[in-house]
Amino acid sequence: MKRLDIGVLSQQSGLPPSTLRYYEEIGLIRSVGRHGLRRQYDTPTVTRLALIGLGKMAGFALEDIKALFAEDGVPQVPRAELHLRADALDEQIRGLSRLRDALRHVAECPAENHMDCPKFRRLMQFAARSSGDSKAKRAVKSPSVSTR
Amino acid sequence: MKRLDIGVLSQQSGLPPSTLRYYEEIGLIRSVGRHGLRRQYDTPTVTRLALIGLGKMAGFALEDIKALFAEDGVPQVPRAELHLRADALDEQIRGLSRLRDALRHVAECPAENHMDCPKFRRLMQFAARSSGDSKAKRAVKSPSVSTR
DNA sequence: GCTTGACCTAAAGTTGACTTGAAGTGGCAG
DNA sequence: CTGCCACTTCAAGTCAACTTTAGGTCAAGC
Repeated sequence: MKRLDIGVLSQQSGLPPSTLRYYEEIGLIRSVGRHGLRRQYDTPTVTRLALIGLGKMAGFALEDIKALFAEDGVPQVPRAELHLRADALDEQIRGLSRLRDALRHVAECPAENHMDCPKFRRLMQFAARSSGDSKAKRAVKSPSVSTR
Repeated sequence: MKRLDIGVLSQQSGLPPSTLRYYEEIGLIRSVGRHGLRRQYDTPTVTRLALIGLGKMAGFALEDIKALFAEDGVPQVPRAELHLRADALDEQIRGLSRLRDALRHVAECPAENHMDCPKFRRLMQFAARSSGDSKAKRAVKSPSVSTR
């Protein structure tokens, strides 16, 4: 089986080697050997990292992701909880859709103050409904658009 | 206009007072006065907090959110960037949808090892496509489902 | 055979987003 | 008028997720 050494994996995944080492340290990925000192990974690790990326996007902590996508394919997590997570994702997707609409609206709407615009107020009405719940934990990456 | 003191706002928003004070400190919300020592907020702040919650879900940093939903309705951020952000959100929503599908699938699929299941592999194929890009920054809250 | 450059380890540092602790204040119920 | 208790400030602490630093290693190309 083909092996990628850490530099190549870094290229393919877009993650710096330090992150890959970190992920390995916390048991999120595993190397299959060394070439000299260099860690080597197998090709499924690329997929695994993509998966981890998605999990992060969804706001899962790395620990949670570790549990969700266990070493082998066998899920460590009971069906019921997976469904809960999926439902939570649906919730989140709805929220994000509203936020997206709000953003688009703000970009277009000519009203002086957005709170004066009935359309915007309606968007925010819904927003308010949806996000008054769920306990906070930690934060994901920003959508790479950041101007800083 | 009706005023909520911090305890009430905390109740309504689901955020602890310490967080509200913190948000005020960094200029994300504003109090309209005091009742004795107690901070008082106006009712739109509830909406504002909902909005902030959505922004966080989307992976925006508090600083970014501050810029996006400026004090008054006037957007600090140029139209073009708002559209970029909205597009990024669309991207993210697509990713999350795939993750949700994958989760649901994992919860249902009877295959021993998920990588053996063609349906799952297809889902992951797409996943791999979508999340190999975009530079990471920071992490959001987890969907409140966390078992810890 | 020597240099080079990308890797290695271990430990410490950074950042964002809060939370906690200690010491104090003030409105209101009894 | 006296407590109580939820608030106050300010500083320090915590936590996740990395990144950086310092000092070392080694396969490959010249």
